[in-house]
Amino acid sequence: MKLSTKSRYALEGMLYIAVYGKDKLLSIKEIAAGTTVSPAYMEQIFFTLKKAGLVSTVRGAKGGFALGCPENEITVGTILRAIDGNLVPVPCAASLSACKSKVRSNCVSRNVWIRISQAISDTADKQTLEMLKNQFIQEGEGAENENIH
Amino acid sequence: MKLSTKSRYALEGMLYIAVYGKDKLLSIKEIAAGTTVSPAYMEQIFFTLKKAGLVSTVRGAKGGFALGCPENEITVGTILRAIDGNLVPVPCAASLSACKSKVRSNCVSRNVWIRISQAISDTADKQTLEMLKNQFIQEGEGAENENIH
DNA sequence: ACATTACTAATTCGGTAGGAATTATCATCA
DNA sequence: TGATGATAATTCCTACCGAATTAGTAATGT
Repeated sequence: MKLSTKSRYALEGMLYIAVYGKDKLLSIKEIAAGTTVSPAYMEQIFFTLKKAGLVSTVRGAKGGFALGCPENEITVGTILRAIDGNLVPVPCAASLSACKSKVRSNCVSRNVWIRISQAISDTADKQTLEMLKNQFIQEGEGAENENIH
Repeated sequence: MKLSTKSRYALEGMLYIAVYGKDKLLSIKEIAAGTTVSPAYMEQIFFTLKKAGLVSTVRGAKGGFALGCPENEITVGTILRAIDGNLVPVPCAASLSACKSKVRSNCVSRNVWIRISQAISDTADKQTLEMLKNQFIQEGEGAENENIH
């Protein structure tokens, strides 16, 4: 079971904007610096997020990124799906047409994957950026350069 | 989000044994034929399952495989973990030591991954081979060479 | 400054191949 | 008959390979 780093970075970037980008645009450089991802890579990620409408951009000097929707409407699920396409760990669970199997017992297995997919989606969709932001604030800011868990 | 084919084949193989291997040993050849996976590949997978104690084996001519535990004690989760190591889609969620981040906001993200991992594990551990076998039987056997969903 | 494309190095995945160890079975022969 | 040995069937275990994907950089356009 594996989730791409892109997805992870995307969430971190979005969270960064939610926390620090309330009243100003944030440049890729800032966002990247705040998340220890290389600017070039983060830019690539944000381009995808932009296409999905999850962030809005302003071009040119003093330009930058802001959230594209209210933060209580952006869930972890939408972010992950924007990057990875879907949250389904097994193609055959995504759609009937992806399941070419001629072995009947596979349909039982398929139900297993569907249940798991459902659990993933449910959990991911239940968490909004707003919630995460609040968790972040609540846990106290500062302590930037330490490894806290 | 991606799950390896090995995991999927492992589940299918195990289900096959649960259904058809009640009172006899099944050879890799049979299992592979029943699941449309190449014998060589399936053998590799079952070698791993064997090491994990999920199947028991008899070597030599007339040898073969059987379940290594009662089918109501084998869950989808144990099978997947036996093959893929763990069910955690993000390394940092697996253990504290895997999380090297110095950025505090990552700890909030980390909680997201932990919740998702938990959801996956819960769903996977809730389903036993016995349950799947019953689903298989209940849905009616036969109709082997058709694509049913 | 953002937008977009191209490139690449490394890793992982999916799968194959092959040989060694182990056992059942059956033919052979004293 | 009963021991013996060949052989066929089967698991065990490692090594390997090609293709795809990933993670990330670079360069270029607007």
